[in-house]
Amino acid sequence: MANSSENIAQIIDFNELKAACRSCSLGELCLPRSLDKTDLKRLDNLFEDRKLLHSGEIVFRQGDDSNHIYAVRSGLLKTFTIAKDGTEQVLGFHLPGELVGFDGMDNHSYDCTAIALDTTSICDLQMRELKDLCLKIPSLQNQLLSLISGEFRKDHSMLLLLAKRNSVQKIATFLLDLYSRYKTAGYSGDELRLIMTRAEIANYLGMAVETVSRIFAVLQRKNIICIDGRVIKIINHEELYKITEI
Amino acid sequence: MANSSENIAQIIDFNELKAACRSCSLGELCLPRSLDKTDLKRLDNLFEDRKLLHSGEIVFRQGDDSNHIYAVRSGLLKTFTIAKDGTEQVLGFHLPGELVGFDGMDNHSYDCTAIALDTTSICDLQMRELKDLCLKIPSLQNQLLSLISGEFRKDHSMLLLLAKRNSVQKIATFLLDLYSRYKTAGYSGDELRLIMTRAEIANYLGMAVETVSRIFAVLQRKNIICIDGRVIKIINHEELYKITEI
DNA sequence: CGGCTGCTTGAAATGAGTCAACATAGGTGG
DNA sequence: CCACCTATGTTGACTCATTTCAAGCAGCCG
Repeated sequence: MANSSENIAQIIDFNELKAACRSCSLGELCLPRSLDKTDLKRLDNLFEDRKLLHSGEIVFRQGDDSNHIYAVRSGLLKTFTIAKDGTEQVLGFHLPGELVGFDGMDNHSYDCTAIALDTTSICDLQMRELKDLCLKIPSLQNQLLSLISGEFRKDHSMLLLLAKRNSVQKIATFLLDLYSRYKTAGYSGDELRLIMTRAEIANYLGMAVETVSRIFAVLQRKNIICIDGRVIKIINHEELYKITEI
Repeated sequence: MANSSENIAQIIDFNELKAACRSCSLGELCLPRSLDKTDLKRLDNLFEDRKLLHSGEIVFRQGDDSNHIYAVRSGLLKTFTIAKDGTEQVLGFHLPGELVGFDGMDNHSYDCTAIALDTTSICDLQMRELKDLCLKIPSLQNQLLSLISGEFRKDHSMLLLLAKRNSVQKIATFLLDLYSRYKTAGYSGDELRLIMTRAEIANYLGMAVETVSRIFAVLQRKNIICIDGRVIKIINHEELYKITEI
C-alpha cells in the first residue's frame, strides 16, 4: 500500500471525488488509499462528464447501443419501454441520486427509453470505463453491485404493487414512495411537486387516467391529501400509509 | 499473455471449466489464456459446490444474510417475496441455466425466498469469491453484468405484462415464455410439464386461480392447447402468439 | 375410508375501464 | 389583447372483465 507522504497530494482530489460519487449515488464509496494517481484521475474523470437536459430531451433510446449508465443529479427522468405491438409501459421515475441504464450493462442495447421530464442534470458514466475501474477498485465494484441489488428490490416491490394492490393502494403507495425518495434526495416539506402527468402516473401504475383522477379526488375529500394541479400536499401520512397495507 | 507450452496442462481444466460455466449460465464465458493456475483452480472450485434439493426445500429465505447466488442446474426453483402485511408475490420460476439471488448481491439480505418446486440441483456460488474472481477475470465480470442486464429486461417485460395485458394475454405469454425458456435449457417437444400449481401461476400473473383455470379451458376449447393436469401441450403456437400481441 | 389439497365450473358481485362531455390552462397567431 | 387550439385534467353514466363465493370433483395419503 502507498505510504501517507505520497498520498498527501491525493487527499484533496479524494474528498472531492467522494463528494462526486455521493452526488451520483455511488454514495458510501469507500476508496482505498492505495489507489494510484492514474486510477484516481480516471475515477475523477468518470464523474466529470455532466449534461444538462431540457424537458422532453432523450437520454437514450430503446434499441440504442448501450455504453453508458446515467446518474440523475437534479431534475427528473422517466424510463419506459415499448412492446412490439406499440404498448408503452412506464418503468420508473428517477430522482436525483438515482441511476438509469442498468438494463444495458452488457454492451448490447437498452430495452427502454430515458427522457427528461424537467430540466435535468445528469452524470454520464461510461460503462467500459466504469467496468474497468471496478476491476481496480473493489469497493467501487461492491458499490455498483449494491446499487444493482437495490434496483432489483425496487422492481420486485413494483411487481407486487401491480399484481396485488387495488387502485387506491397503488396511488397511496406511489405518493409515499415518491415522498420518501424526495426526502432521501434532500428535498423537504410535505408538498410533492409531481412533474409527471396523470397519464404517466396511470401508465406506470397500470390503471386508467380517469381512475387516477378520481382517486386523487377521493383522497382529497377524505382530507388525506390536498391537490393543486401537480402539487400534492400530504396532510395525513398515517392514514395514507394505512391505505397501502389494508 | 502466457505462452502455449505453459498452458497445455491447463487446457483440460479449461474446457471442463467452460462446460461448468455454461451449465451455470455463465455460458459464453470467454476465459483469457493468461489466467494463472491458482485463479483457474479457484474458478473451478467456485462452480464445484453443488447441492441437491427435494421439492419444498428452501434455498434461502427472505431476510437471510445473502452471501451467495445460485444457478439452477436441473429442476425448478420459485422465488417469492412477502410484504409486511403478509401478501405473497411470486417473482419468478427459474429453469436450468438461470440464476437467482441477484437481489442480495450487496451482502445485506435477500428480499425474497427461493424454494425448490421439484427435485432440483443447484450450483452454489459464493458471492465474495465470485466478486473477487471478477476482479481478476474481466470476462467473468462482463458475463455477470450481462446476466444482470438480462434479469432487468425480464423484470421490465413482467411489469408490462402485469400492467397492460388482460388475463388471456397473460396466460398466453406465460406459456410461450416457459416454452422458449425450456427450449433454451435444452428440453424439446411441445409438451410443457408445469411443475407449479395453478395457484402459483395465478399469483405470479396477478390473477385469481379460477381465472387461470377458466382461461386454460377456453384455450383448450379453441384447440390452441391441450391440457392434462399439469402437462400442457401447445397445439397452435401461432394462434397463441397472436393472442399475446392482440 | 375420511380428509386433504388442487382443480374446475357456475352464478352473482364489483372494481375499474370505457365513453363522453366539460373545464382549465398554456401557447400561438392574427 | 383577444380568439382559438391543443393538451391535460375532472366528473358522470354505463359496461364489462375479473373476482368472489359456492359447490362439486379428482387424486393422494395416512
